[in-house]
Amino acid sequence: MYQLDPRSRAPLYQQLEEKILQLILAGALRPGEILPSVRVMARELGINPNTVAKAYQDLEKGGLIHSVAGKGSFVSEPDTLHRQVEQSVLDRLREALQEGRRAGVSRETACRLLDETYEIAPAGGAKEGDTL
Amino acid sequence: MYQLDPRSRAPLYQQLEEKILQLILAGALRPGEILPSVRVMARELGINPNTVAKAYQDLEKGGLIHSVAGKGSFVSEPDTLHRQVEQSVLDRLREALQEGRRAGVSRETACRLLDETYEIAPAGGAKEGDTL
DNA sequence: TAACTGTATTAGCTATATTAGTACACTAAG
DNA sequence: CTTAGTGTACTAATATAGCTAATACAGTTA
Repeated sequence: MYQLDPRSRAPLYQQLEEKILQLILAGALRPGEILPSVRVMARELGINPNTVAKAYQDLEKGGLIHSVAGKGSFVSEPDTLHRQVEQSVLDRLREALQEGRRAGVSRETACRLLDETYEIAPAGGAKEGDTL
Repeated sequence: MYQLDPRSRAPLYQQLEEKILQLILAGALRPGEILPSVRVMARELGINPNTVAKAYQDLEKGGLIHSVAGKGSFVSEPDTLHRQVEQSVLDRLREALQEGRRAGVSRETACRLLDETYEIAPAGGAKEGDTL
């Protein structure tokens, strides 16, 4: 189920993060489900448990999973997932808007940009109700 | 006029970039004005000419100055400055908007964010006509 | 106690970033 | 054309940061 690409430029822990993220998005890993322990996962991948732990810690910072010492690592609930993702995206958007305003971008220009974003491709890939 | 901080964590070329940027923003370096040559600047700072060259090249990528082999490096005209800055900011804003849309941020939410940015502090620091 | 969980600390290796040495190419003036 | 200035490209040495692993520690469950 889990396998990494040794000849990839990306570091191992990053590849693993991407793998798990995709599994969560695809629904193969369901909210509340427990992940393989860092040692089991490490043995399966042929890498060091610490490398797996780093991937888990990064995912935890992103709010996609949460870990408890002695128990294991679990996929977060959908509410938490969605809130986390939207929150981080909103923060970045707010920051970009404020920086633009400081740099002299007029409100009209910003509005036009927003219109372009939401009109040029009205029925894009992600829908409103999507978990992510 | 130019002096770097040896005990700073930031690399020399970055410190120099910041220094020159500040001088341009403050008006101490005027558009069209020629900068010290990489060798003169390097001697004044006690560093290698290539390090100065790297700083100049970075500033050129940002559109703040332009260099010509055999002639020298010159501060860009205000129009170019403003266009460059606004362009980079707009790129970031567009990217943030598109990412937000992909993540499920509704048009209404984005509009509300825009309103907050331009209404909560209507008479902020930077004005429309500012060079930067 | 025993066998599992995640975490912290440390060290070695690798890759990247930073700086410098040197040679090249272009411009202007004599 | 020569000369003295300019920025640039290439290479190498060094410093810094990133990645992975080895090991020890701490919490949980039966």
